Amino acid sequence: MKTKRVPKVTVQRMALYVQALEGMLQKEIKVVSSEGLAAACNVNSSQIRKDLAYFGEFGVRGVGYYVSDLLGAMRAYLGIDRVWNCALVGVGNLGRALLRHEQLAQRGFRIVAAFDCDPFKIGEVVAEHEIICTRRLKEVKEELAIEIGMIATPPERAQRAANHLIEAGVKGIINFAPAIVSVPEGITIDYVDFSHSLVTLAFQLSVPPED
Amino acid sequence: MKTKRVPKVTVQRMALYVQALEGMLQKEIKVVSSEGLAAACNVNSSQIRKDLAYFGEFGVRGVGYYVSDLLGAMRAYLGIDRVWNCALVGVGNLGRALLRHEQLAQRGFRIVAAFDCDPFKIGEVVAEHEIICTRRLKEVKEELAIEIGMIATPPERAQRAANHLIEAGVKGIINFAPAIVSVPEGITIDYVDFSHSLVTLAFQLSVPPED
DNA sequence: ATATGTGAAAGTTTTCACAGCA
DNA sequence: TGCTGTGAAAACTTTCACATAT
Repeated sequence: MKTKRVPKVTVQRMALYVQALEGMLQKEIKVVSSEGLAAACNVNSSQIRKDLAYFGEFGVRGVGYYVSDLLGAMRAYLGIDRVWNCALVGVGNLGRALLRHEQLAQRGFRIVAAFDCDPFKIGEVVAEHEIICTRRLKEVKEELAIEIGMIATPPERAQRAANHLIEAGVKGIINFAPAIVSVPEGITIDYVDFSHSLVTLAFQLSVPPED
Repeated sequence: MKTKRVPKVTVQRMALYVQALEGMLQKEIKVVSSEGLAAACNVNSSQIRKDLAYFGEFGVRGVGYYVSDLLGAMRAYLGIDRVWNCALVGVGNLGRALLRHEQLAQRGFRIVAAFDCDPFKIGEVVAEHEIICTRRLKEVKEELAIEIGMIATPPERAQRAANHLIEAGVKGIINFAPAIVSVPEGITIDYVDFSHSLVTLAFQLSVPPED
């Protein structure tokens, strides 16, 4: 096993592999080759072998990978073999969808508190969560052992939401708001921006298909 | 101007630049240097210059870029200087959030029809859209000149939704469902998967910070 | 004087090809 | 035999450094 920095692209693909392996586990497929997993993920098979090599040796030569073992090992290495308590900041349309999103909770990302700064929303109950004033973030963060913050505010309030989270001691943030947010060293922020993905798509559709 | 294939990472960053430039336009900043834009996007300045070079020469040496001109040029090159008619397939929690998402419409991605295969939902009106039976996709696609499909179904129905869209003649799809979907040559599909982003985040938080 | 545009260098990621092992 | 794990090659992306233009 190597101890080299794992590239971000590798981690992203790993999430894909986990998804594919979960499907195989459900279909009771016991063993899969790198070729088979590659086909399921639309990826090159040596890519998969290289990616896995960052974490260890999981395969059996001449055979392939035992689906269940590989899945377990990957979950452990990725840090998703446990529950992560998350705080949602911003309970608008998207925030409500996130609160009701079964998939997230199933995969161990549990939203345990929902915050908003709109006094008309505070106290309202959405999907069994009472909306809490953003000022109480720090206090609630300690009480519920929150580790991840999800920002789903309008863009102009995203930076403030991030500041609140960071001040409360949250180290990892995922930002759904279409805004660029600055964070100090040591804080990780990842972006999920729908319109960025749509721009990429629009561009691909606009460019004449090369032949 | 070069005529070389534009890398996907470049297009993704372009969406970021557009966002930053929009902010500058609003603040009435007239001119910006690659350095200035770089700072706003947390990117290297020569990266920006290289990215822009794929599309043309927009700057003035010794001065910088005229914000409004650059924004206009970028929008045109990216194909987002117009309206794209989109179809939503799957009106669950996420689908409803997308229908109500102002940002998307503002940026020219207009959801003009919402489909679902649940007979209890068909006919219901969400955000001024009457939910239509998925079987009518082809017919409605022609009528409303739909070019982009958005899949927001449960994962097990994502492939079927994609098939419907492709059969109707849609060439570009954005998939919000946590499922891998196969599409034939010539169809573009992009993924937006929250849990993938959360996995990346969980991994970064799990790995001891290197020093 | 200042900041772009771009070749060339450095760094990273992907793919190939095959040695090594069940 | 069949498939993994991995060095080496190819492809691609980022950064540097400076000639070039205003």
